[in-house]
Amino acid sequence: MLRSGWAARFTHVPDGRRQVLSILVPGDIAGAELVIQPSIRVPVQALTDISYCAFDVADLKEIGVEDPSLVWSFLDICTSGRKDTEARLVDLGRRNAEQRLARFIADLHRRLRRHGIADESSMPFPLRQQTIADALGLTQVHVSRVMSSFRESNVLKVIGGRLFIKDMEALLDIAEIYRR
Amino acid sequence: MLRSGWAARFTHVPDGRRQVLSILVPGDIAGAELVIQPSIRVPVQALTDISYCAFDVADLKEIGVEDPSLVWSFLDICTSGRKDTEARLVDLGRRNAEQRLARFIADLHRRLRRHGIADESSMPFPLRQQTIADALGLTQVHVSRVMSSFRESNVLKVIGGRLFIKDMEALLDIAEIYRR
DNA sequence: CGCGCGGTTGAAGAACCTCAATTCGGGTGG
DNA sequence: CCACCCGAATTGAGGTTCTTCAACCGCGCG
Repeated sequence: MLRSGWAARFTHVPDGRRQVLSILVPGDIAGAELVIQPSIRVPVQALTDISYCAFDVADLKEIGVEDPSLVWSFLDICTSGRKDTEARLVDLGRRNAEQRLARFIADLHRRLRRHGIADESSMPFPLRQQTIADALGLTQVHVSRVMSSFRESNVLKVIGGRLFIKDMEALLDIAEIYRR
Repeated sequence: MLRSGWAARFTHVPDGRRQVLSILVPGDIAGAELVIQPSIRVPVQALTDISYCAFDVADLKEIGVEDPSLVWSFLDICTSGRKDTEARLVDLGRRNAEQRLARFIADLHRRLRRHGIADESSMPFPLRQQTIADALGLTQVHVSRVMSSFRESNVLKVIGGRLFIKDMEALLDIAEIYRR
């Protein structure tokens, strides 16, 4: 479990490009599948300096015997992880670059706020454009262009490793995220 | 759990288009998340006549108390489901239409063979091109074109609701699936 | 026979990519 | 303190992939 810093789970395709499966921020769990299968399926790369805490799978299984509710918690984590992945699948399948980027940023902001790492309209942002591109199924060049368009239309800007949302309304609008 | 026939799990996007999250064939489980959350998150649509068997979640939880290994089985199902979803994410993010379609068909063939529904080089194929398009993040028109190109290059053909793989080597090659 | 659904085909355009040159910014050594 | 350097971001031009729109075909069914 990541305690501080950012990381990315990713896979390679034969031509050498990467697909980032998920960005990990503090509180997120890497390699939950280790609870079931003893092999690491997906490489995890630290994107900043990080600190984390590791668990011994054997211990967890033992605790699971004493307290079955823990296992149900695992199930919960796992299903919500799948839910996130499926949401990303919809993004890659049916949304254009602008929407993908807006949703990506809105999602990160929501998750960071939940942990008190972001404030209402800004957050730390250590991601390279290449990493974002690998997450959204785009090229770094195109991410740059969309970022520029967001900057020019005063939706958001990135300065010195920090992202400022200047027009949350517009961002959520592009992202097609509707609050009630 | 689907016993016979085909189904699809999908979501809508605001503009009315769909994204198919997964195709279900006999042996697959729809709505595994119900074990955790009482609400249905993802609609499931039958694509053919189907038969299935339903489970009572309350019963399952009860059994889970008596036999904790059942809960671990759920975890297994859930992680492998996520693994599949992430594989599709890589397809949509980093592969072109030809590769996506080849991998889609190769995957279906593998799963159907596992259940004895397909033979070595052919399988039932009740899917509309629109459904395939919704699964692969393409348009029906483009699926038609890629299918035609496969037909013309003698990789596969579809006749009367059945798909025939005429050149498995070529199919797996396009799909970048390497057996050893 | 006609109707409707699914698939095919063509032409034109949009979205995104590739290649390549240039700029920016932060860190390092003189 | 400044000049340089390197990785990352920006910008431009041109190309490819996929989409959109629309017409047409084929086939099963009432």
